[in-house]
Formats: sequence, structure tokens, C-alpha cells
Amino acid sequence: MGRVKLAIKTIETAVGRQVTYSKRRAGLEKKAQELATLCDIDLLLILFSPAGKPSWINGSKSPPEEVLMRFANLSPQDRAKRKVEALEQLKRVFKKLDHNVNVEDYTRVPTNSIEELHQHLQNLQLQFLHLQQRLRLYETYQTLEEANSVERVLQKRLEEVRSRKQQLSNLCVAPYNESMEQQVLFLLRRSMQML
Amino acid sequence: MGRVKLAIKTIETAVGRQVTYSKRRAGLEKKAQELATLCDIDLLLILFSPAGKPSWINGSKSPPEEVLMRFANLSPQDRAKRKVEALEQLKRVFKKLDHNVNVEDYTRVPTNSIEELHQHLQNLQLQFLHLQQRLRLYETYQTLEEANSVERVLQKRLEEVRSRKQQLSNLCVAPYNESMEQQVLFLLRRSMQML
DNA sequence: AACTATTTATAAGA
DNA sequence: TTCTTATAAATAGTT
Repeated sequence: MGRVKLAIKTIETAVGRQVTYSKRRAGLEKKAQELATLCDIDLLLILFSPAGKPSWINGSKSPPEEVLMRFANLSPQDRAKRKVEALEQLKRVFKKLDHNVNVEDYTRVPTNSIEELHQHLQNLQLQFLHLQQRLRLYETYQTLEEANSVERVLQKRLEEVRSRKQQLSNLCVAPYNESMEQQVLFLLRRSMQML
Repeated sequence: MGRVKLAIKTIETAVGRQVTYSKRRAGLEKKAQELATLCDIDLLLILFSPAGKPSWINGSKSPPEEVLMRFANLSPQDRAKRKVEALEQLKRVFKKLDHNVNVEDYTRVPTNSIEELHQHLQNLQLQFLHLQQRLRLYETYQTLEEANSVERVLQKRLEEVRSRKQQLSNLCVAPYNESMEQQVLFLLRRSMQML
């Protein structure tokens, strides 16, 4: 759709790639947004520019985390249809987000080398920022859209807790300590066993 | 690009949504593929049809898992950047309070003395534990009693969000389907009128 | 699934 | 990066 018909193959020059990226990204993201709105669907589009700069678009129905959750939750059959390999890496992706893992590691302070301290500090910072992000799911919103997202999350959790309460009062025991990440990990483990 | 210009809002009928989804999905996926090829970039597009059927396409450069990995590896700062950029001005206008600890304070690492590193670490650990505790309010319970407590917290937060939503939607009779940037511009104009 | 009148995206150039 | 414009491409409503 331009002065000439462009062959679809990698553009030779870096400048050309960047220019085309800028133009087409705008169009693609617009269309993604439109589709999500028109059809009221979950959608997530992740892009990395030729320079490595990330950008992403999600339908207003669910935030990126929820779409990823749905994606991770696909049955092996669904995934096999698209020839997707084992979920090893995906598991790692979500494991990274699980703040409950290795908590002990972050309450002990190594005293030896500056090297170690730095490593420790970096890890802790990472975990810290993940916690913050997670808390945002429940607490932070600036726009109506974000408020809706928070509302959905809270509503969902409330339903979970209530249904779980039933079980707790009936069965009397069963420890329960479930975060979204843990649910994802569980689902991933299960799907891997099923492979 | 059709007989008439279509307003970008959720299509009323389920059949209409499915038809439009089919047509536009093809176009969107084609364009996504083209962009990935032309610019040799990482790309991941995840879609769920109105009926819930998943589909996804990725650039040939990296498989979905790797793109997800890159996405998950983004620093929370990067991930929040778009929002932050867009909402920075709004924050000032509406003087929204933020539960979150000042990120900058915890992403700067002193490089000199072990003393300083220890101090920094301790500080961060303290904040970390606070965040964990806070998150536990929403997520963790082992007993019926704790479940009740979590339920109360969630219920209360939900009420807050809902009442806040009222205010937001009153303030924001903004173009519901438009991009966040447009919403922000709208709100800014609106608030300047209010000043 | 096809068709086609229109709208929309965009390649090249400035 | 931004804009302009000729042209290619996508698609809404229809068959």
C-alpha cells in the first residue's frame, strides 16, 4: 500500500528497517487495538524494535498478565497444534515472577565480598520490584480502565477465597497459599507431565 | 476499508463479532508476520477468539517462549514506562497518592564500601518484608480464620475501587475506545478547564 | 466463500 | 521525525 509493492523480506539497511518499523508498528498496533475492541477479546501484542526497544498492546478486556496466564494455561494439545515445544522456558519465565520462591535467600546477608553483596543486592532488588508490581494488581490504578482491571482481580480473588472457605470449613484442613504465579507454576507442571 | 466506515466499538451481535474477528485476524496476523520479516524483529501476537479459541504468531527470529522471556525480563521500570510516561502529568494534576515506595531509592546501588552496601541491603530488606506482609493481606491464608480476614480485606478494597470508579467515570466521560494517549490528552484538557 | 465499493495503510519523497 | 501523496491492501456490507 504504497508507491510500489514491497517484497516481504528483510530490509537490507538498518535505517530502512527502522523507518519501516516505525510506520508499520503504528498501523499494526492500531489494528490490534481495533480488533480487541470490536470483538471484545483478549489480545496481547509484544514487539521489540530493531533497536531492541519493547512495546506492547493488550485488549482492554484483560491486562497482559492475564492474557499470558491464559496462554500458559493452554492444554498441551492446543499447543501441539501449533508445534510449540516443551514449556521449559515458559516455566522459567513465570518462576522468575514468583516472589515466594527463595524468600530465605533474601533475608540473609552475606558479609564477605563486595562482589557477593552486589549480587545479593541485585537479586533482592529484582524480587522487590516484582513484589511491587504484584501489589499494583490489587492497589494501584489511575484510570477507569485500570480501576476495572483491579476490580476484576479483586472480584476474582474474592470468589476464590469464598469458595475456598467453603472447603476449609467442610474439610477442616488443607493449607492454602496460592498466588497467581503458583497457580501458573502448577498448571505448567501439570501440562509438562501430560506431555 | 469497507463499504462504510465502521465505528470502533464492540460489535453488538455475537455473529458479527465472530465474522469481523475472522476477517481482521487474518489481516492482523499477516501484517504482524510481515513486520517481523521486514524488520527482522522479535514479535509475539496472542489472540483469543470470541469463542475462546487461541491463536498466536511469532516472528521467525525467536519462538514464543523466547519473546515471552524477553518480555518477562524487562525491568518493571520498562514495563511500567508506557503507563508512567502517559500518566506522569495526570498524577500531578490529580495528586494521586501512591502506595508504592519510591523506586529510585531502591535501584541505585552504592558501589564503594561494604558498610554502605550493608546499610542499603538492610534498608531494602525491611521494605521487602513490608511488601510481603502487605501482599499476604490479599493472598495468603492457611486457616478458616485467616481466610475470613483475607475476605474482609478484599471486600473492603473492592468497595473502595468501585466507589473510586464512580469518581473516575464521572470525571472521565472520555472517548471510551480511544488510546490511552488520547484519554490522557482529553483528561488533561478537561482538568485545565477545571483549574 | 466471493465480490466490490470504499476506506485505510503505507512507500517513497520532501 | 513528520507530512504529503500516489498507490497498494484490507475490509464492511452484500451475494
